[in-house]
Amino acid sequence: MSTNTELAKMFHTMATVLEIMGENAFKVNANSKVARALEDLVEDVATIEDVTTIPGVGKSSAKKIAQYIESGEMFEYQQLIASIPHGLLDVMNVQGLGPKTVRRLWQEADVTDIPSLREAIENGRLASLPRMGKKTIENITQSLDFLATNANRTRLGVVLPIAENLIAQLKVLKGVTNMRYAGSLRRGKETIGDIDILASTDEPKLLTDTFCAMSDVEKILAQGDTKCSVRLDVGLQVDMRVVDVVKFGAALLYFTGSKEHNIVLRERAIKQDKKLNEYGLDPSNLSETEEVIYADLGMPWIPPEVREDHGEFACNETPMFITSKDILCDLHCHTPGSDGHMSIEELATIAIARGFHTIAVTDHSQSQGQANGLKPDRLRTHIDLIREKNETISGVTILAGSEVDILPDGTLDYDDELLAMLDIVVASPHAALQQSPEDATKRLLAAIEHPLVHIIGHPTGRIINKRKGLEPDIPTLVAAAVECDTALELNANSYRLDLKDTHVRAACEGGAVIAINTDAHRPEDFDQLQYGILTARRGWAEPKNCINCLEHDELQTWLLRK
DNA sequence: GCCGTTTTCGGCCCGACTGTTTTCAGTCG
Repeated sequence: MSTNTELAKMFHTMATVLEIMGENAFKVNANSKVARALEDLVEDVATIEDVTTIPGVGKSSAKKIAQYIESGEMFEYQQLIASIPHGLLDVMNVQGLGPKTVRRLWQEADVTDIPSLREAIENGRLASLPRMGKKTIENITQSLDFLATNANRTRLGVVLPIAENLIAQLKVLKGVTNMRYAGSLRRGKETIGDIDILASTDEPKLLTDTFCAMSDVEKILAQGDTKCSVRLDVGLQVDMRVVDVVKFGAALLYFTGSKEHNIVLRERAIKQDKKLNEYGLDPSNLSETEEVIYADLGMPWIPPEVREDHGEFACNETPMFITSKDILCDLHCHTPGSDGHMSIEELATIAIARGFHTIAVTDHSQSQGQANGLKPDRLRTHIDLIREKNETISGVTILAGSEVDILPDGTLDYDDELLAMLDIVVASPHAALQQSPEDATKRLLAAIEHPLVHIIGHPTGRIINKRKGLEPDIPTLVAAAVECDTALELNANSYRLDLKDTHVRAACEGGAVIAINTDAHRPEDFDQLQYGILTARRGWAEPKNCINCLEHDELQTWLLRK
């Protein structure tokens, strides 16, 4: 785990402990804020001279960070975690239990962790506490059962289709005038906690009743006039809010978040003697669209993907981030030459249908035995086949490429003579993904600096919720990528999204170019492009930052420079 | 604990729903 991640976890933990101890809520929040800042920090925090330059990090936190970097320990952290049973941190994850209740459970019912909480429920100790009725205990029990089986946030690629399907079913109901998803889904985060749906309707009861009665609803968590929450059988929570159509914009803004973005917006409103909530911006009484609210606060409309209070408030105009329409080619695709399931003809047909001017065939190299990687002889034959198809198929340029393995020591899986025969070389790490950050940085640097490599494919090799992948020093890679004019891939597959959002931003700000590719093995994989686009937008990427936005001849020129 | 387009001290976002209560605290987003 990187120092940043370790420290972020510690600050999160300190915030939770302080909360349970009943500390000042602002102090709690300050610790959470530091944790968040560290999570999103791309540079190694140890390399930053003055950490108080990071927004949210003040003198006190800086001292703790410095102490940890120097000694590997943090006095205050150790003191805090020693002050409560460690298992209480898990109890805080039970839905419906907050700091006040957890403290009471601990001090009045000897609850110290999840097992002792279950035990206290079973032997009736919990029921003897004041304000612990039958219903509350039933809810805690169900939350415990849920927690035991569903710990992770769900991948964007799973949640988005579910949300679209729900909306398609509910939007056609009588009286519904408006319906959209909001929350972290609209912001395009790589994982989603729950689905937020916002609706306007003349028949609110019909909508909420239908929603709660849908066949994939497993449990109704709350059902009021304007708000209801359910849990789907797949384990996802869906919150629906019904709002007046003339207040839809204010509600959309509010429920899209992030919380941190909203807080800054409300603070701005207060400074201008205004008041912003989910019903509108007073006293101007603006609420119909997000745009008018931002405008009244003296700001341009901010795309949802960057509403994280990470610099978007400095924008003087709406940034023109990349969209799917800007993507003119896919430079990383597979065929049965290795482990793909589309012929070259099929690839070409799909590329033409999507309006691409170019598609690259980049099958795996020889080390990828399990993926039917091409031995040098087979690659030569494969290149001939691709060239032949490129001659006979019109309407799209088909590039002969390879996704060549970056071996653990940074060398490539084919010799230079063979690589030089290719139109495009995507070099990716596939094995030895647990090496040290130092080794990973060296390995990837070698590939970036290789004169025949155009793109570094999925640079960290992470699999969301499954595999951490490499932890190279991103600023170092970005600097080298700029120097060598090598593109860093944002692999659009929703399992990967690698580079991730903060890395994309570091790349773009550092002047490196990115490539957004689907790594398609099957026809439907091309639909994953949308997740890559959302992630790129979260990384503030504009078309000028991305080689997939180059016109045909510009791309050829860029490729031939290597 | 952090921060400053009135502030280095005095603030720090705001409303809905639930459950257990006779008027509201706690949790969530």
